Amino acid sequence: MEQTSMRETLVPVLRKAFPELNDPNLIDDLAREGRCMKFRAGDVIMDYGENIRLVPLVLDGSVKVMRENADGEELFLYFLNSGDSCSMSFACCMANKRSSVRAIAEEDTKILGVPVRYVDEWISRYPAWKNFVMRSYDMRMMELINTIDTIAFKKLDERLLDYLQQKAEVLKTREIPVTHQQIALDLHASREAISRLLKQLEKMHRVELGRNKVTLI
DNA sequence: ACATTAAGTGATT
DNA sequence: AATCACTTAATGT
Repeated sequence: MEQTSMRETLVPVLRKAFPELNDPNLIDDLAREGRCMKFRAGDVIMDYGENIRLVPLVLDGSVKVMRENADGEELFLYFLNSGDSCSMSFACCMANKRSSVRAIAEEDTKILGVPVRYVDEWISRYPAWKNFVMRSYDMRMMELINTIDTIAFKKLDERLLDYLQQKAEVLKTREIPVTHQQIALDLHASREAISRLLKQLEKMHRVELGRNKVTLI
């Protein structure tokens, strides 16, 4: 992680990624109090049990959010894209809880970290900020329900396709750089099962397979 | 050329 | 669908 202070470039980036935060005073405050952070692909942004002092606004790139069970097995929950925030962190920081998820940079990612105390303060000061917080809560809640449906009711082949499509979306490419093993870990399945399902999808001309690569058709 | 890692496959539970 | 045992293929040194 690396801190940067490039206020001049920050404001337009902020405007572009979060057009709904259109109050000039709010943008000033965000640019002044927010910490701009850069992560390389694969960096752990937030880990289980860490105290949350900053609420992340994703400026650029994307973030994979994972949940871990008692046995240390991981499960993919959802992606955050630029323009998203993590409502888990809103909830956590308000209640002063520790993180119950792990966030990993899916690609090189820039994040604006807003110190917790301002999150609260700005809710009463800026309607645009309040709406933003409310809306990202709502969005994340819907997405989580969707994730639960997927895990509870969908078969592994559907989950696999969902996963690939989401991954293609956040990386903005049909050529997804990923190993079967990594997919298996994310979906909490065996590597062989993933390989076989991918093989089926290939026969159905839904994907093309390569080493360290899956291409959606 | 050799070692390592990723992927494919059949059998078993 | 998981696990095992094994093969084959791709890639790095």
